[in-house]
Amino acid sequence: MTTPVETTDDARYDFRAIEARWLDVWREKQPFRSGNPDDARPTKYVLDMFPYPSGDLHMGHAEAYALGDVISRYWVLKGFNVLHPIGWDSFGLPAENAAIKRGVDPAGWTEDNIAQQRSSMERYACSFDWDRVLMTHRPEYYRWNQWIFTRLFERGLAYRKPSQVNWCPNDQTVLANEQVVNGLCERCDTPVTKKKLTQWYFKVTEYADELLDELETLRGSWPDKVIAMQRNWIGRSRGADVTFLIEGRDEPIAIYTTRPDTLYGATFMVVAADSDLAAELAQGADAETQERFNAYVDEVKAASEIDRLSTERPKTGVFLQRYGINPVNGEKLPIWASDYVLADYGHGAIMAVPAHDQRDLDFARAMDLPVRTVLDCRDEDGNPLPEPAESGEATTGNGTLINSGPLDGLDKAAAIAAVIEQLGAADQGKEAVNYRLRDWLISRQRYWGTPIPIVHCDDCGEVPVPDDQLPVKLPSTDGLDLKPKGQSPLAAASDWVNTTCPKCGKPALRDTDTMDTFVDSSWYFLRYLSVNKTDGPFDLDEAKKWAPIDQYVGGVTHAILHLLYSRFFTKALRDMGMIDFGEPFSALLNQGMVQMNGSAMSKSRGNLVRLSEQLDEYGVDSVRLTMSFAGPPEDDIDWADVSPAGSMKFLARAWRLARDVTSEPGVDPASGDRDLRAVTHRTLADANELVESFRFNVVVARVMELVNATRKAIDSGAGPADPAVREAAEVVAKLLSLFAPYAAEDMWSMLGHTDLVALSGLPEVDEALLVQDTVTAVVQVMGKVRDRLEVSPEIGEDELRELALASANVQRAIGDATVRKVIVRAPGLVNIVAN
RNA sequence: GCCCCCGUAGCCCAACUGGCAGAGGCAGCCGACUUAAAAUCGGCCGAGUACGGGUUCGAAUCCCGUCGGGGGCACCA
Repeated sequence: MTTPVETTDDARYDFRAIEARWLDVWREKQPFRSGNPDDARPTKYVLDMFPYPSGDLHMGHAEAYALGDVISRYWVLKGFNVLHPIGWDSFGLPAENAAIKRGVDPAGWTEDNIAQQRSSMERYACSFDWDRVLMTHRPEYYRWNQWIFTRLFERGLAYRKPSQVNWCPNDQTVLANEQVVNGLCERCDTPVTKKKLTQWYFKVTEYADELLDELETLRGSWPDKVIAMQRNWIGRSRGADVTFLIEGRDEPIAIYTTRPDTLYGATFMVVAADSDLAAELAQGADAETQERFNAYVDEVKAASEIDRLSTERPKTGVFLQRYGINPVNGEKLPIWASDYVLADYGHGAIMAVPAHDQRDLDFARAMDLPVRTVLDCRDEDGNPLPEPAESGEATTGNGTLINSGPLDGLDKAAAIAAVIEQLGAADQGKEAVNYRLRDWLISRQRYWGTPIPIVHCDDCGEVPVPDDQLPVKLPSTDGLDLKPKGQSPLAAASDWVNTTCPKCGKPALRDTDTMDTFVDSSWYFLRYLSVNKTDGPFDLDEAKKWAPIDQYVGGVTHAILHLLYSRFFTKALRDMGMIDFGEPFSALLNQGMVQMNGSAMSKSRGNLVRLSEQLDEYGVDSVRLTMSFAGPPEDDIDWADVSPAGSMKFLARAWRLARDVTSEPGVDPASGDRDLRAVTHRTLADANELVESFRFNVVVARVMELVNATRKAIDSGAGPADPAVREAAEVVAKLLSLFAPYAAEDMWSMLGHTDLVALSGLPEVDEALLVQDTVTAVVQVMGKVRDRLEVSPEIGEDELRELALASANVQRAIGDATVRKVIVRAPGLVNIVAN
């Protein structure tokens, strides 16, 4: 293969030469530093979600950082001091797995990848402030994870409890509920099982109401979809706790229901098979029942999450030979154990109202239990719905209470109020709220994470490591077996584990678990404010100056976990008096994903588009421009549908404008070609609004129009010396600097400027140039266009009506018909109704 | 099963939120330049807005239904 001889014609757009030139200049000038205390510009905080350093940057990163950069560079261009930092979410399993597989040091592996990503980001022209870099695996960072953990512990927001946890048999570690997807481990797709362990939790539920209610303050600034997902995840429900006496048990048990109005329809009770309560009730039963119960529980535990989640799974359970007493009517209700009731929601026990709950009805039919209808439910036409016992369809809506003693005749809402009142008076129940949200399990039995700063002392219990002894650094991997084995690898580092109690000085043991890496990312946005601070996690004055984040940019994959945890941390830190706001991200933009031929790019499918190859072939600017131009930012991009080659052609075309301009910098554009000036200023005006509403693809299209108009002016209009041509070319360079920073700088310099276009500011829009001399008024007859009139934009309704009716074309269209009505929308439209 | 979003030229996408369906690009075609090609420049072609109803002077836009695509939740009592 031969390479054609490169002509040394420097009048051609050569992206390689341009990249080399400007990368050096930017390295030297560092134009996006935000930390100068004397900087008088107003501030903005624009944040891209930080990457995990699993290798070099890929197409997904390229899209995210291209879009984040448009926003950040826009505000810089508008004259703001923009804090646009980057860092690395550098704790986590891939480093550890690489260490296990290839025997490399996780720290070394991580730092190598970070160096590579950083270099790629610089090449990619990301407008980051390189003075503010953070990496979560560094002790200078995770020290403050430990510090915050300690503060949460002091406030009772970090606690340890034994419970059935999600267990990944492959990774040999626990998973948060959020990390279990369809019963599979989010990372390795292994079916998740349950295991009983004592683990650390953060008490997210303490903030459940606030996390839910304050979502409303984000409406309009966050995607509706994300708000809905968070709302769903928190899953607040309102109902009542009702206490049932249990035969042969001193303590009554409480159940939670959202339908206390159907209390008279309860025909049995169900307790979660894997709950302590079920075990205890079974113990009070005869030997045969106990045996059946134990067998059932074993069966339930053996079933994988996938089986459990199967919707069509028939109901199973065991009658415990025990009875509860319905508080409203004294009826004896048999108590069953089943896995369709969850141990960790509500009280792990329910009253079953089969007539009005589908799950209870399915169970009742499977076990041949009675069904009692207590609601008269009707369809839209007022006809009674079929009896649930016969139809198999529970009636779960509104209705009129029947068979319910004092509640008879009431509707659902009134009955709920009445029954809560009645229960309260008898001390048998009260209103209650429940959440789908569970506390956040943060313990991980892995090496590559933040050690939990707790010492276990026989005498003093759980003792936090004092602040002045932080960080608790990870021990060296030397001699440690990192392979997953159900216990943290740290447990084997005996020199490290064995310590003394900070309180009493006796021998004690360190906690050997490490924190979920979502802890790292729950507050990193605050650490950027003062990455080198050694006497606190972040500087409180800097937080006042910059936070909360004005614009957060990242993938929708983090719509629940990361955002929810960050919101929790922010509220907790606020309550510690460290910050004065409760929501970290004032606005959120979710970019889509990059696909290839309709499916996600993956190594296994072999349809991977390599970023480095795209950059080599088309250049950074073309790839970035393609990302912005492909469509709305939140839509997925199919790389097969877009054209980086087309982007390159356009950039060359734009670049040549600067080459062709012959006027000197600083000429007054006022004397220039008015038509071109009008296009320039219209583009400018639109660009502001379009960027701020994230319609980057439309901005690019507008710039293309401006380039076309300028080309035309140069070749067959005002000519290359016209001041309006310079003005247009300069605006092209400025606007293009958001999308194609290299080409834009090169244009700016060709246009005779010595400063950076990225910092050159945007000219004021000249409103006078936006007003048109005439506009086209469309005249419709019965909705069909019959004539077009050139009229003044200030034309009045009456005048326009007269003009329209006077038109010959219009009169012909009306013909013999009678004009019934004339709708005038000056200056653009007239519609004549005639028949 | 429940909830949410989306269907506009061959393709990616615009359309001032109810007012001329087309801004931009990709692909295609024609022409200019060239010995030829590439590059460049100029031009052309192209849907009546998934489908069916409704509201309105007027609907891609609002309402109802159907079909198709995408996403979220899924025994949470």
